[in-house]
Amino acid sequence: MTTPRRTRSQTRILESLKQFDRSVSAQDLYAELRQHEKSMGLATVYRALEALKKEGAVQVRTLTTGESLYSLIQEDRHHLTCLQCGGTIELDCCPVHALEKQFSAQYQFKINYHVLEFFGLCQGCAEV
Amino acid sequence: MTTPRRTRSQTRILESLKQFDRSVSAQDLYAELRQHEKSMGLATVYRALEALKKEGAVQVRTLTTGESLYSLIQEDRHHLTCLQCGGTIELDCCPVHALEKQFSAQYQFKINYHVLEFFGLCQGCAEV
DNA sequence: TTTACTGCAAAGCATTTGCAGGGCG
DNA sequence: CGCCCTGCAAATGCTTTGCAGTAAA
Repeated sequence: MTTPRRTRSQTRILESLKQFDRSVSAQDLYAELRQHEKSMGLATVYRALEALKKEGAVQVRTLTTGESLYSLIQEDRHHLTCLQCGGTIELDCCPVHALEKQFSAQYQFKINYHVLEFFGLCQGCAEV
Repeated sequence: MTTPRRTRSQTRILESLKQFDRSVSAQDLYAELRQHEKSMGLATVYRALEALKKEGAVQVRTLTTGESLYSLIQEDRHHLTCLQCGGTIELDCCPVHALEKQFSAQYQFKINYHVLEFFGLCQGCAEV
């Protein structure tokens, strides 16, 4: 098991992530932390997030724009994303969570989290 | 319903995608097409893929590196991705497909495809 | 003192956009 | 003739890396 030996930056990132109730980008975190007395370099934000991700404390979903959104590993939040306007609808259930254990054993793989996204057209964009 | 009025580029992209039995990046497609008599600009590749995506002929999954992989909408291929080494294991089943209809009706959303990915550590990387 | 973390600025990469030339109806 | 497609090159934006200063052990 990996030891959660955290740097000061990692701790601050985790605390900041707790404040948000949504996934946020590294840039968002940087902007947020910048408002406090002790700021933090953008590179440090990225390095801390990378470490936390591998450690299993943080999960990532990458948008089709290439931007990555980070959040604490805790909930199963999944979305319907419109390919036209980019809008998202959040689902309130997860049909996959129960399968993690099965795959974990079957493939000898330590699963930290999963990402499930549906893509298509929202009602408004489909009408056009 | 959107009309599948395709440009020459879009047709060539679709034909090229059929050749691959895996998801490929826009850069991959560009390199592949470049080997033929009539090449195609990189920007055109991106524009064609964007159009095909919205039209519902092509699906995308974006890696945590920011690179996007494209493929025809046809199969339910999902992966276990290692956060350490980046390796992937392909799953041969999909527990979500059946739910698309339900969500489609429930949220008034035309679902073209979905992306399901599991992240964690593979056996080798977990041992370290 | 030795090691690891941090910040800044520069570099890297995939993707997007502006614009002029070209093909097709 | 006019419109859309195309290609090239420049620009954009997120992320990573090099390096020197700094804090921690």
